[in-house]
Order: sequence, then C-alpha cells, then structure tokens
Amino acid sequence: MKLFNSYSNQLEEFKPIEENKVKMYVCGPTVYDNAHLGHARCYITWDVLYRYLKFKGYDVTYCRNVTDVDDKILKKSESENKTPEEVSTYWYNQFTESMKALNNLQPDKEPFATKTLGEMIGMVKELINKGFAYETNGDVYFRVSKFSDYGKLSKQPIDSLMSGARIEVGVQKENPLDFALWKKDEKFGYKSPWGTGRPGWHIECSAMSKKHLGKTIDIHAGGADLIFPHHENEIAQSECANGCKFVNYWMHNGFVTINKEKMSKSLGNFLTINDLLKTYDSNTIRFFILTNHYRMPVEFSDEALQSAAAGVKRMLNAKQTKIDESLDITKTDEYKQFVEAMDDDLNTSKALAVLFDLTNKANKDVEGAFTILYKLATTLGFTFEKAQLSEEEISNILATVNAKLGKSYSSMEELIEDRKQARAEKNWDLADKIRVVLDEVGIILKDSKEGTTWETK
RNA sequence: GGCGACAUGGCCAAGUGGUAAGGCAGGAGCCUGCAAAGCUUUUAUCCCCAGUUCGAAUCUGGGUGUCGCCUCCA
Repeated sequence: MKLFNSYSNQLEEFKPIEENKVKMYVCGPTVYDNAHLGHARCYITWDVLYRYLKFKGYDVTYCRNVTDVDDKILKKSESENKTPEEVSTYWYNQFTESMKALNNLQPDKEPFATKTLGEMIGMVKELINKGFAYETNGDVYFRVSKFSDYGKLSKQPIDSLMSGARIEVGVQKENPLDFALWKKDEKFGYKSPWGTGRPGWHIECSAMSKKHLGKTIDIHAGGADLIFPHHENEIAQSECANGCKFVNYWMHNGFVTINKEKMSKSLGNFLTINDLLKTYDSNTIRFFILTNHYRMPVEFSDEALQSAAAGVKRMLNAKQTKIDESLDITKTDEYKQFVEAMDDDLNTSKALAVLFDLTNKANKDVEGAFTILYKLATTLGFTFEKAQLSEEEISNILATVNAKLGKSYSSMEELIEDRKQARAEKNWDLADKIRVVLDEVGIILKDSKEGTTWETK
C-alpha cells in the first residue's frame, strides 16, 4: 500500500512500525461551534483510511483528540455566561452527533485536552530541562533555533519564516519564531510549575499522541491548513522531548472550496453539516467527498451535490440479492481492482468506478456481484439500509392519500392491492392518481412483473 | 515576496510515456398500460508555446490562469 507522505512529499510504501498494527492520530475539533463541510471532508477522509486499514487486516488504533481548552471556547463561555466546560461539552456532543450522522466510525481513543494536562506539563518540563524551551514571565516558549529540522514538513526556509513572523506585543521571546508551550492565564488557567496558565495548542496533540499511541506513531493526519504551524510545531516538541522520530507518515487532506475560496470559519462561507443533512443524506455527502482524491481541493455547489445524490442513489439502488457469506470476494477481479485503487494512496475515485461496475453487474443478475458491491461499498462507509418509516409516518401518508382520493386505506398493502385491482380493470386514472399523490409525499411506486413495491425517495 | 498545488468532454473526475475509467446531465432504443427503476447505445485528443522521444494528457523548459500555506483554521 502506498501513501503520500507530506513530509517527504512523495508516495511511500506503507510499513507499520509493528507488523500488522497501525497507530494513527488525527487532529480533532476544537469544540466551540458547529462543524461544517470542511470538517466533514477531513473526518470522512480519515474515517475511510481507518476503515480501509482494518479491511486490510491491520489492528488499528485510531486516536482523535478533542481540544477543549481554547481562546474561542473561553470567549464563548463569557459571552454566553456559561462555564468553559459547559460550552465544550455542548459542542462536543454536537460534533459527535454530526460524526454519527455522517456514518463516521468512533475512534478508538478520543482524549480531551483538559484530561491530559499532567502529560502536557510533563512534556514542557522535559523540554525546559533539555534546553529546548524557556520560561519567561509565566509563559513558556519553544526555542526554535535549537531544532535544526524546523520547517522540514512545511518546506519553509527558516529565514523566510523569520522575516514573516509576527511580533506580538508584550511577550518576551528570544526569537520571533518561538511558539508558546504554556500561556499565563490567571483567570481560566490551571496550576503549573510556571504559575497559573493554559497549554499551547500544539503541545496538546504531542502529549495526547504520546499518551495514547506512544512516542513514535505510524500515521498522523489532518487538514492541510494544519501543516504550518501546528504540525511543524508538534514535530519540534515531540522529537525534542522524546529524542526520537515522532511520525512516520504525515497525511493531509485538501480543502472544500466554495466560489473558489476555501470554506472556513474565518471567512464565514461555510455550510454546516447539520444544514447539509437537511437536504442531502450522509451517503450523498460521502460520495461527493470520495469522488475526488483526498489531497485535491473540492469545490462545493448544489449542482455537484445533486449530481452526487443521483450517482450514489444509482449505486445503492443496485438490485439486491442475499449476501453470500460463503463467497470469497478476495478472489474476484473487482476486489483486486478495488484494492489496487485504494492501495494507491486511497484512489477513491477509481474505487468508486469499480463499485459502479459491480452495480451494473448486480442489475444484470451477475452472480455474487451484489455481495461484492455490498462488502466493498460498506468498507468505504456507505450504507444500503433504507430509512424505515415509522407507523406514524405511514399513517400520515395514508391519511393524505385518503383525503385526496376519497379513499379509506388503512395500510400500504391495502392501497397497493386496490391499485392492482384498478390496473386489472384498466382503471389507469385511479392507478396513476395514487402514484402521483404518493410521489408528492415522497413515496415512489414501482411496478414490475413480480408486483408493485414502494419506497421512500 | 517565499513555499506548494492544480488546469482532461456540458458539469464532476480517473489516468503520469504507447493512441483517453467512471459518475451526473443530454440524445436514441428496449422494457412499461403510462411511468419510475433497469438494460443497450451515443458525445473529448487532454490551457498555450517550444523541446525530448519511434511515440506525451503523461517527461523538460517557458508562458497564461486558478487555488492554498506563510496568523486561528479541517
């Protein structure tokens, strides 16, 4: 399996540290607001990596942190007159709901920053002891000049970073590039050897990654906007504190753009996952994301989403047969093509083409096609299960039909039976009216030789 | 300014040296009482210029255009 390593800037054969085991870390959300499509892309992408690694037989430990100490959380807690914890708990729950709705698997570990403070302080101490960090006035900074590999991930020449570095007022850094490991904060802070304060954002990931996965991990992933400074700083901290390599494979996903511009909180041009789910289902969003390679930008538009909806519907509407558990799909050509595509740095676009090939075969009653399709599509996180209508919803539908047609159907079966009767009598007027009224409430009737079936749109 | 990425049919998108996967939309046909779904079929020479090569969308150089990072950001 080949993965593109952002550190070396090239495709590399994936070799885990321990045979058959993968330790992967993904930078999680800062919980202070709704997650948007950009987050959806990121977490769907890494969900697919996680699923695929498991599908390949690896024993994967997937760790995705939750940043619950942050300026924005504090700001919100002040403006809403809540404790920071209330704010972060609320938004964490919202985030979790969104992930579930998108059918993303729960990570194996989901540590909170505030529950990892001891480890962070320990790491900062270590860095100070080794001379990689210094305390000044209650703040602690990382001494960038001591780490010669600084800038290697982002490919930034150190002097150009230097000239561009912003000099904040009132802080006493030795070097403008030095970044905070610990910030003095007497109001919301936690006790530390340097007085009351809060951890810097970057040290959180270094500490949580080390605590849950160890000093050296296989894969560290996140959005491309985290490369600098976040991941660059993580490398500096972890490698200096631990004295060994931090990450073997760095992976970064591209952005979602809208009107050719990066979708982001700060630009305010985002669509929340919740809002999108009102119009498009999770399979559609997943399909939309996976039609593009994960490192490429994806332009959002309603047209694109509608196209995705039509496409994924075709795939998931493939003619179903019973799943044949005795079939060894690994021997099939389609499986091989799928794996070849996914092994090539997650070429999901190609993998989807294999799925469409299987869709076509399933519709033509090729034996085993649906079984293979089902297994491969579900490893990408698609779901074939149709939303089941509740009894209440069905009775509402029947009430509407009855009101419009002056009928008194008490069940869908009765309705279908009556329509069958009408068709037998060539009463096309009634038969068509029933279909039209149902269509208006989101139900599609399908007539075939075997009889009539109904389903939601 | 520094660093990086991208440019393929109406739209989206694979393909990194041997004559262009797939999806959406559109056309035609089959099926159907009519539909829906499905099936069959149909539409490109790859931003421009120069070069390397028997041969390039694919490599090299130069343009043009778009985007991203360099500050919190997935």
